[in-house]
Amino acid sequence: MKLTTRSEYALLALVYLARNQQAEGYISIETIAKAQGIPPKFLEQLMLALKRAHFLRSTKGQHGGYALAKDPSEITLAEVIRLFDGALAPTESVSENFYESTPIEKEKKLTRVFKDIRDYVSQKLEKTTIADVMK
Amino acid sequence: MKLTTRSEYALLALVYLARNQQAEGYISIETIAKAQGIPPKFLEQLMLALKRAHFLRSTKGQHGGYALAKDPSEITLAEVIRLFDGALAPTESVSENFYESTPIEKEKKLTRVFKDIRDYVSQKLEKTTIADVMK
DNA sequence: TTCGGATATTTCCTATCGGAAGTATAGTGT
DNA sequence: ACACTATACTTCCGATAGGAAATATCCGAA
Repeated sequence: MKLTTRSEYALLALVYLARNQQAEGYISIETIAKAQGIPPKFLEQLMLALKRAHFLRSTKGQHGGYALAKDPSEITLAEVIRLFDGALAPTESVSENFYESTPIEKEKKLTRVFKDIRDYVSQKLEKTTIADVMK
Repeated sequence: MKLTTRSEYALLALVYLARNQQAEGYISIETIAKAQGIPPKFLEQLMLALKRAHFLRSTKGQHGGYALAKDPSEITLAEVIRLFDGALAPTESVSENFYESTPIEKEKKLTRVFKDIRDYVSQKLEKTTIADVMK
């Protein structure tokens, strides 16, 4: 799992929205970008992807912007990272869902180590939600 | 369902890869872009998204490029369109998975029409695969 | 007042840039 | 013949440009 800045920015934006969600209020990219220090045009792409994946809803125009489409407790870190960075496993030969052969497979003990890591990482990311990190 | 050129380009690229798969090992963005008339730098973004979603695999460097990660018969049009354009339903109030209230709901007969459309579209896109359209 | 149009605002979409990182091949010196 | 280096190639990543589409607000005319 290689955490790109894409994922980091996306998580930051979601946390910001979770913290500042008011009833039916939308928050603009500009506001989030300024608050979290994210290049606004880059963030725009990430927000659109998050919207397509149904984590966010939006409206255009004045007073437009983005809001969470579900409760912060229903958005896991795993989902977000998978969306932007692909698989969670450190290498494909230990991936549960997307197995492919890689060199380390020749050493079973080595493979075991990375499987343990995969299990820990995925369990941790799967059970931690935006709600857990917003306070 | 608003079919953007993103989705169209992505489908074109997948069909091209399906047609030319065992011939060459990996096929470059440049080759696909030229063959299908797609702006190469734009296609690059789409290919990366398709890779992250595990429809493609890739290698870098000389003789590098992209190849299908699964059989063409296992890639439905629905999956690809959802990835790039979000929900399939023509409007959210008739969406099975992502319901949200919209104005037409007030007229039940109207709603019925769009639900019928949704059913037909999703059934059609869900059961048509890249393999079906590659010949 | 009330309607309609102009204006401002913000998402949404297509497209491109520049460079880092990884991979294969060619060339060079011993 | 072999090791090492340079080079060419291609994905991968962060970032930005420009304009269309949608929405809210403001202002002037009747």
